[in-house]
Amino acid sequence: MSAGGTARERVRAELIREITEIARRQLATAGATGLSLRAVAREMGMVSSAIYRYFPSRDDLLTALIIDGYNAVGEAVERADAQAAAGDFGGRWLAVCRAVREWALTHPHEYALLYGSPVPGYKAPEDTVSAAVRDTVVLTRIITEAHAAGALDPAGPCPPAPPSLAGDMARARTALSMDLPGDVITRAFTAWAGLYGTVSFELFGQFNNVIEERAAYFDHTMTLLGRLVGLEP
Amino acid sequence: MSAGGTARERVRAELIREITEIARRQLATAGATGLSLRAVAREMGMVSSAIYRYFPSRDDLLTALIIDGYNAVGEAVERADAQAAAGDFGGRWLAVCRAVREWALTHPHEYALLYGSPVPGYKAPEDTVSAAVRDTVVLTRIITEAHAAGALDPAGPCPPAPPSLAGDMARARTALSMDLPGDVITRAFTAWAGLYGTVSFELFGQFNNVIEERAAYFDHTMTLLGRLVGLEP
DNA sequence: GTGATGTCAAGAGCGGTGCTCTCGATTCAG
DNA sequence: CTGAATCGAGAGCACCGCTCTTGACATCAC
Repeated sequence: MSAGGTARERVRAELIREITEIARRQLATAGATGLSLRAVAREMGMVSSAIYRYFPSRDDLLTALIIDGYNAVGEAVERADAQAAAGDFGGRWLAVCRAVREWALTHPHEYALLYGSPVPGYKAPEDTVSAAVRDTVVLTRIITEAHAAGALDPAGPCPPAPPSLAGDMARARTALSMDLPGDVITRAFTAWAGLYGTVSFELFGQFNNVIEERAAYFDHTMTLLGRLVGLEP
Repeated sequence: MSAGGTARERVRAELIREITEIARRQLATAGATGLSLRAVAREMGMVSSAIYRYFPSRDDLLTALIIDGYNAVGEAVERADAQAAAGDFGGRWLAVCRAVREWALTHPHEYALLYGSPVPGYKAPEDTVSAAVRDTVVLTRIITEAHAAGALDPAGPCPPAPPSLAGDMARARTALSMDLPGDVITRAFTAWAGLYGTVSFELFGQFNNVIEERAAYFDHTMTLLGRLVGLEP
């Protein structure tokens, strides 16, 4: 779609791309709160009101950044999974976890925009959800394939999921098209929350003065969580 | 310290208390970003510049709110632990987890202030750390007592912590005065991050359209994480 | 080619923010 | 009782998101 449309449409698309790029850079220095349309306009040599021709409001610009962010982390996760040996399910899990952490460390403010405190007054439109699940799709695919290959060996006896969760499990099964027993799904969710909880703790400062060997600790924790699901390291 | 000092000092202390209370209320409606000194002053029938007599900057007011928040969640955790049967370590763990979730659900914006995205441009002073560890002190005490009582039975064989983490483990051992093997400490950290990761996911919207039975799911996940450490349900 | 149409940058303006400074009034300590 | 410290009030600075209007420009149909 590079040379599509009239000249006006092309320059418009290019300007939108440039605006989001500058906004992303400002996100990295001032945070989501400090994102300022006026500042973006100033950096582009534009007058502030002109920005509103391209993004009707600050929230629309935020939405564009959020969708871009989800797609970026989703792409990183997909790439990491594709590069690992298909049969090494534990290795794929760890590779995906590392990809999430890596992306978060290199794009801390974008990560905070996606997984941190919700931006006050901002309501995420429906457009964001389809991009938001790209990483979980990869995660569930790994576990589903491991389960199908009989390589899933949960450590020790664990309490079964309560029956009240059956509805949620069924919905997740169809939404992510995974053929897994409920107990495995809840463990996968636990590992999923543990992954992002660990990344958030590291990024948001909870590990300060506590854990210094961040990479080694992360690998170890993710291995523990993988074992919880039944993935061999 | 209620009737201490001169009349001026007493009215000053009362005003500071009132400012933080109003600020906390505004935090609950507008978020940390929307916290406005002018709005606080307006609600107090004061002129905006007068606030600066009591809090030299917006960051100082934020610091006060953060310290209050850490103390509030710490108190809730301590109370929950004290009310559980001392010998039921799994029950104490679950009670503490529930207390954290409960407090987070009733004070979502304060929780976001503590465990969400860092406020841009805000640098937490050293005063906050002593209040910030009250919950982890309780968590480690439960696990330490369970370990001392021989009630810790980690499920299945897990990979040992890599030697590079020995330094971090030693520092944590002395800082939190817990007498635990390194493997147990790393598992406790994993459960700790899993606890807050789950609460953050629920509060920050990642569970929307995914998990509806929040309380049941939370209990189950926390039980799984407790089992990971070796706590029986 | 020319006129209608749509798009654009620019500017002024509104109400809001954190923060600083000054100026009287009040209150406290010596 | 007096000098010093503290206080509320107000004006002001630079910034913010956002709206509205105006005039210039490119595009397209006829």
